[in-house]
Amino acid sequence: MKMTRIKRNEVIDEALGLLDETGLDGVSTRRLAQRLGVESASLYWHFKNKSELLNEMSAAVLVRHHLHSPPERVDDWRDFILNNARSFRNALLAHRDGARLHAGTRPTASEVDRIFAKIGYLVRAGFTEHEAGMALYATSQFTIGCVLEEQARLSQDAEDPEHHSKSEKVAVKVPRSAKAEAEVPSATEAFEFGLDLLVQGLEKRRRPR
Amino acid sequence: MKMTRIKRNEVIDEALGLLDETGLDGVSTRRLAQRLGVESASLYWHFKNKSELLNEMSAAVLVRHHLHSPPERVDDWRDFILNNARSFRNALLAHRDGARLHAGTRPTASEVDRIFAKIGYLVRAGFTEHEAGMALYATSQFTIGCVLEEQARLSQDAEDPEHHSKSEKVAVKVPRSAKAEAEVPSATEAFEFGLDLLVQGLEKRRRPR
DNA sequence: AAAAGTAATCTATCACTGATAGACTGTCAA
DNA sequence: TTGACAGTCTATCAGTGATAGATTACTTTT
Repeated sequence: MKMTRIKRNEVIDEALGLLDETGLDGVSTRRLAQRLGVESASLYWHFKNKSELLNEMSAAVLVRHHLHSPPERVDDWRDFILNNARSFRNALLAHRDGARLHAGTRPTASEVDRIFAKIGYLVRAGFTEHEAGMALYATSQFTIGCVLEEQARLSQDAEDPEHHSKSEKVAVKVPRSAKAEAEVPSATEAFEFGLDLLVQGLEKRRRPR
Repeated sequence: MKMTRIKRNEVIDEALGLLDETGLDGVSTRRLAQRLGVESASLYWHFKNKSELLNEMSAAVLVRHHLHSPPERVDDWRDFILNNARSFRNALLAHRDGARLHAGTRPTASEVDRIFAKIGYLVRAGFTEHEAGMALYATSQFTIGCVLEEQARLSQDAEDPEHHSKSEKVAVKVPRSAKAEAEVPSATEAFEFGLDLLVQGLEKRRRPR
């Protein structure tokens, strides 16, 4: 009898695959185990509980899609903020329910290190440490909020493929004016709009040295 | 034999009480039914499923804590944005896991109406319809992101009362400078900071009529 | 007052979840 | 050959959302 043996990494990869196919609520230890050719109890040798697995999935996503580092030139701080947030957003969008997966997760040690590096850069660019930390925090929370909403809409539309005219939350907030019927804002557009507001606000705070 | 009879409103109230005591994950149909002196199956006569109950809970919270309406004076648009976001935040904070409860919920019809009223006000204050909708969307998503994070920290600290020096996500992002040890930003401060950025950004966009 | 109808609860059960204890199976080192 | 141990298995637990169908209690009609 050949028992299939699994490695931590394989489990995480397979779990992300399952996530894409079934959504976060479909990621059960049993289904995951079945995909790996193993019994669900075996997973608990590798992970102390399910939440540890989810944490590692989330960390893996960030490490693969959000490796953004500060540039050299200090004048590029606006682009840095923008691209950092976009990269983060893309990471959350890389997998189904990525935002929900990420939310309520603690930053790993290496993530914290990367954050400190970014704070250092922004300080060099003319912000106080306080402002730098707050700026990163604000853009992060805004991004998570946006993607959470975007993916929630996707999930609900998937399981309820009817009311496509009603209740498209972003769209419904902007009533179609007589002429601009086509001007229904996409999630990306909404994200970029808010991001722009944040950067504009930061601009005013900055005291170039 | 006297069967206890329940009304929709009572169920929602009791569910919010249970939410505060046990957190969102503790809100099960069985526990809720027990509190009401009823069997869990009875809940399904009043609500088609659990998610309908959660939706109504969320709507009830908003209707009780977030009745914010636009002011008359058009010059007060900054205060309106600020206070609207603060009111929304307080609503989410009014119950344990309030942000998680709200996230992934569709706006009710009357909520949509209120949003339109707010858009109208901002248009009078000098924004395009597009800008007004986007501004409300951005502040909302930012607020949800903030409170989600804040309450996640609260929950985790509650069940894991140890590492109070390590991993306080907000605090850890701002390294204590030699002198200002006391300057650990609160969740409220971080929220107000981001909110200020958004309003500053809006200021630049506005074209007063 | 009796009967019929309907609103709301109950009992019983289903398929599924995360998790744990303890028996088993391999693999590698002494 | 014999241990040791890493890793999987079987079996089971308590808890979950949900549904079908019997039962109760109240309201309306006869």
